[in-house]
Amino acid sequence: MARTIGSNGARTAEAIRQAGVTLIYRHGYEAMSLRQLAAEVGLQSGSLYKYFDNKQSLLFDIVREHMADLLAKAEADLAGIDDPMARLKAFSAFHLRYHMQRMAHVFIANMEIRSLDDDHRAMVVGLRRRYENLLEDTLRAGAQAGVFRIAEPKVATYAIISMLTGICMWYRPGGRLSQDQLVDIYTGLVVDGVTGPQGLTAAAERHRALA
Amino acid sequence: MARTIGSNGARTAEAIRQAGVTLIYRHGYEAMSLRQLAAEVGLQSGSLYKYFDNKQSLLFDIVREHMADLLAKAEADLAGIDDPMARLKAFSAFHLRYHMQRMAHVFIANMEIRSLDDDHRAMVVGLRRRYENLLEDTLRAGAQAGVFRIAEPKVATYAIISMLTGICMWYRPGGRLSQDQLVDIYTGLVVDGVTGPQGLTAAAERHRALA
DNA sequence: TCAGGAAACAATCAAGCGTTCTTTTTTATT
DNA sequence: AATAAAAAAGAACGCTTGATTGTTTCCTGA
Repeated sequence: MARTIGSNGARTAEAIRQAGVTLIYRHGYEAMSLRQLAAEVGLQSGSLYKYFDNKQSLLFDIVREHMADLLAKAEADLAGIDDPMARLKAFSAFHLRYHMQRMAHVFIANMEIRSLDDDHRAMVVGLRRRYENLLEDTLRAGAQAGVFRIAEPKVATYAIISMLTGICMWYRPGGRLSQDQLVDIYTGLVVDGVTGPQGLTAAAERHRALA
Repeated sequence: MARTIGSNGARTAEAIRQAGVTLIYRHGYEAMSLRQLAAEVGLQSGSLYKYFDNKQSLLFDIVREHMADLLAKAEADLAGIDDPMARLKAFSAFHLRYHMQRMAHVFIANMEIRSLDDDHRAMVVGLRRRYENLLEDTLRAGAQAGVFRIAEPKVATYAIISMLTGICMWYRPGGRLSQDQLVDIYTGLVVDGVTGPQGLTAAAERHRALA
């Protein structure tokens, strides 16, 4: 046999992509063999090369597409929100929801960066930097307005993102807490962490009074 | 040639362990070949089997020893500290310092858990759970005393540990900020996050008044 | 001093890897 | 109905991998 009945290029390409995400998530990129991937899709390993140039480019496609999607959706979600506190909450909520819904993609993008060769890695890191800047800029703006008290916006950015991203280390759908509840809890931790023990500072009170 | 001059079993074993940590940190467990490891130590690949049963047990040894060390040192550090706030700060400081000093070990223990087979993984996860409980118990005690305002101690535990552990994703020795400064910044975020916007609650005030 | 154990080499194995190439079958176009 | 293009099979490739074995050399303690 050769071409199987009902076969379709676009459908197969999507199946390969999905199976790739699942297998890399479960076993890691290095540990996933192309024969394993092919079997998952119902193909011979050689046939995969109609859909990507090599194993590396499959990983890159998956990671880059995910990062681009994450960045685009975040920018769309924050568009039009100017108030730093509102932006912070929106970012936190978006990040959490996205990570709960696409755990496998997120996990791969975070874990397998080192498996990318230099050029590809640089591209992905660039996208990640742009994403982080969405938060960092918000933190700086809030600090300047006196709404946040943050000694080191860069450090706070890394800290917050690490905390939020950590949710996909343990979250499982159907658990005791709903996604909404988790968003509330995490966002509360974030907001309290950046507003400090006294809540709004004097500068923020002034800023408020003017508004 | 066979046995090289000045060779010593204990020294070689330690060299293998160290090289293993370095290579797994850099390339990942699956991507590290035993020939690569042997070359790093100055051995033939076959000689490695005098020091471990197989590749898997090398990884397990590294991870388990790290987790046991982390847990023991943390327990020692917190021993004698009863006040929840003091314990929280001590835990945070310990965790950060440990992670800044042994980034490679930490990274491996977090990333390569999935490369362990089921029994080994279960053992490591058990140790991790015990470590997490150090923090969770502290959070619960503090919440009960009214010093912390925490809706979900379990979630807060995961969130805090993720945030703190995240430091080894970007920290590099010799950077702009010293370890002490970073400990201050991160611990501040943690403390503010668990005390809430109003600082101490009414219950905490009562608790304080009694002391 | 000289045996016995420790340490390492050297060669080898089967299995699996990513990849390429050719062939066959199905689908779409005219 | 004829033909071209698309989709996949299947065989083969050179290599590397983790693992094993037998042998040689060195070290050390009685």
